[in-house]
Amino acid sequence: MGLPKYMMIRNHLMEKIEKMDVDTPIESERELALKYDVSRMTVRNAINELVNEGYLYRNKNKGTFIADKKETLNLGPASSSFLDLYNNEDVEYILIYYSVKKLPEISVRLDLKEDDLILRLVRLTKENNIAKSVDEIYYDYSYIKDFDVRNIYKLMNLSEYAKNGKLVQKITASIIPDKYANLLDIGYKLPGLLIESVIHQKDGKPIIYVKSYHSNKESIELTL
Amino acid sequence: MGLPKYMMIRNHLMEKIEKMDVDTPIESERELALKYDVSRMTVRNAINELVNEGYLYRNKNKGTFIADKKETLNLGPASSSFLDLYNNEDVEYILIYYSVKKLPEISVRLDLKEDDLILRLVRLTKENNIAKSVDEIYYDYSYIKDFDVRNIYKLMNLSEYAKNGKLVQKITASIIPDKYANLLDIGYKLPGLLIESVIHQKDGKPIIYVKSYHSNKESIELTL
DNA sequence: AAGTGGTCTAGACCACGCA
DNA sequence: GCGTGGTCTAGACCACTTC
Repeated sequence: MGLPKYMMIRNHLMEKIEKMDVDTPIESERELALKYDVSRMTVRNAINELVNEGYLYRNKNKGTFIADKKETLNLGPASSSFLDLYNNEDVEYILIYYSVKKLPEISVRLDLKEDDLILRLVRLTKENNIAKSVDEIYYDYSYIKDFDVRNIYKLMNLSEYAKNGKLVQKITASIIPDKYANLLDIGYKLPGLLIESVIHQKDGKPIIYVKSYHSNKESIELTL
Repeated sequence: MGLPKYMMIRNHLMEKIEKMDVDTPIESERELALKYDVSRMTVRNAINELVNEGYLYRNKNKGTFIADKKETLNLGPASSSFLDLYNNEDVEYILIYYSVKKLPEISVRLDLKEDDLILRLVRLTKENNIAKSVDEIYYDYSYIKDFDVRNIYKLMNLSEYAKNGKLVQKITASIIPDKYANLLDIGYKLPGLLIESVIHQKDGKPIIYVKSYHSNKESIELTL
């Protein structure tokens, strides 16, 4: 079975609005309902999603307009962390690089000795085929003794570890490193969010350290 | 004119669910529709708001349940410091500028008409005599009819408003505007965090919009 | 089989903005 | 006076879970 109607409309709208300028109006709800041959409520459902995600904003009695922030990550209750917080099915992780070696500057974060081995993964995270972040993931190598190159894709999925332990995250602004700018499809020397995360076991031992560079098309939203 | 029906239902639900335990189900949408004598779609509207705000979560074919809000409330002190939510004695606010005028680009945020008056305060926030952030604070002027210049310092304290309502924050990276660089005692063109906040009344009406530029000596820490 | 949330319809009236 | 989004109705069918 295919997507529900409102999702298809949502996606059609998304393609359009990406090409449009900020503050220009989209077609009215009634026009869209006619165009797609659905009821107005279905159009509203589609638009509601885009409004909640920050792509559009409504202006009563006037219309619906392109928002100035193209990307908004909604840190709702469902997503317990900034890691893997994309609700969408269309999230894709692309392995850029990996190695196993000593990384003294990282071992501090993982409460290891300088001589301990660390597995380093660098992945590109895409959602709906749009580059969202580059994530450097550092594992305590002894924690994954049975490591196997063929299983490396399993290691890119952090949500299970985060679910079963404690997560501490630090958010700072940072100029995106040049080496990642191309991957993120942005220019050089632009600001972005650097989210550093440490995933601990329940006993408190840190296992994974993540440095995640988010392009500034993104933002994080909290509701308190 | 009173609140719309779905808002009243939303508020009724809110009162109830605050007393309920996490993961317990609320009444079904059909039951609530009967109870409040409205259509099911109206109930869904009310529930949708609470789901989007993180108070409830839906479970298909099962029901709607109380969410665990603690995760998103469990923010570190740094993130809330600019909202005066924590009691550091050594926080100091310095008024840089204020005006009352029409600000069309802000009125959208406060759900006001373009012609409505807005009070704009710009303050420098220091902690332990170190500049932390420059905050642009926008008030719906009609909300503070009894405004008096002599009371302007009271308006710089946002904690009471935030405590009594809902707070939505959006975090992005931004180059700190040159006009604020000197105040923050940093160089030009450096990245920092831009935290946009909207403080709502309990009924959902937005009252205050804040743009807060944090020098990158700051960071936000979360424990989940 | 009964109940749930997810989606959808084809209308309706309202308050407001604008020309 | 017309178009807009905001709200609302009274149904409907679906896929799924639970009993």
